[in-house]
Amino acid sequence: MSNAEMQNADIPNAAPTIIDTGPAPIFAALGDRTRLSLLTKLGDGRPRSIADLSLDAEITRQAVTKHLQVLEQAGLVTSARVGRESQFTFRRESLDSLMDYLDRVSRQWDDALERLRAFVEK
Amino acid sequence: MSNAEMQNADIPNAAPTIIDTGPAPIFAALGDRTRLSLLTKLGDGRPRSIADLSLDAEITRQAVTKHLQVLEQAGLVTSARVGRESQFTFRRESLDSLMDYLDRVSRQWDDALERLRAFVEK
DNA sequence: CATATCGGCAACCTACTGGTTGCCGATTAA
DNA sequence: TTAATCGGCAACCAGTAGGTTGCCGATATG
Repeated sequence: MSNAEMQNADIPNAAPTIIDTGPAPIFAALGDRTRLSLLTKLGDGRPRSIADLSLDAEITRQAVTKHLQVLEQAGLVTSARVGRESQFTFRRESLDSLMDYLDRVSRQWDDALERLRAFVEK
Repeated sequence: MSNAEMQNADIPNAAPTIIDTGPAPIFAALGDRTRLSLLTKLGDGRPRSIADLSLDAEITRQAVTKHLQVLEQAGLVTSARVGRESQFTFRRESLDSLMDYLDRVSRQWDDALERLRAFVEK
């Protein structure tokens, strides 16, 4: 018998590990140092223009713009045009849903391990 | 006076928004549906071989291997060679550090908003 | 032993990402 | 009105990411 078959023994799997892959884009948006650092600058809650955010960014304004678009599409920031500038604001709620997700995942993992333990001790 | 200058008024900024950009690679590793779904399969806590994980994966075993390497490098899974197969296991602790990070960020945001509010009411 | 399975290695392809430069219309400041 | 600033649009480029195929050594199975 192979190792794999041995592991597929009759361990109960009540709640069958359904984790939504939906949040991938949000994780992807956070998976870039430049974007994380942009979020950092927005972390004080005040809206910032693109030019402002580009000031000490060592990359071009256009690059910053692209990153902001990614962040906005992922729902991590919002933008509003005010006069000739576009002001970006951090969306706090987006983090909440992300934390919910991680909570769900780790809770599910705990449950699975608990079931596994119960099975072994039976 | 420009909008930007107007916003840069004397709002206190005590803890100056230092968010580490270090976790970017972990977010990046999570920022892919295929990898999230691999993690899902590992979510029951049992080690799985590459072949096993490739079974209903609709992509090649080699592709799965690459994804697993990404996940391992990000610290989300560990691997151990057992006989002729490589067994991968979900690392639960990695989620904890990620949740810590998100907690820090959102707490920092709350603090900043609190400071802002106090300033306005003064 | 012969055969099948597991998985590492390498080459290759395509598409996307992060970044650049150049231009130009709109808004604001002098 | 003239000049400066803000930022959108487009083209372009190099590098990486996701995926494939082919091969081959190592380990199990019969």
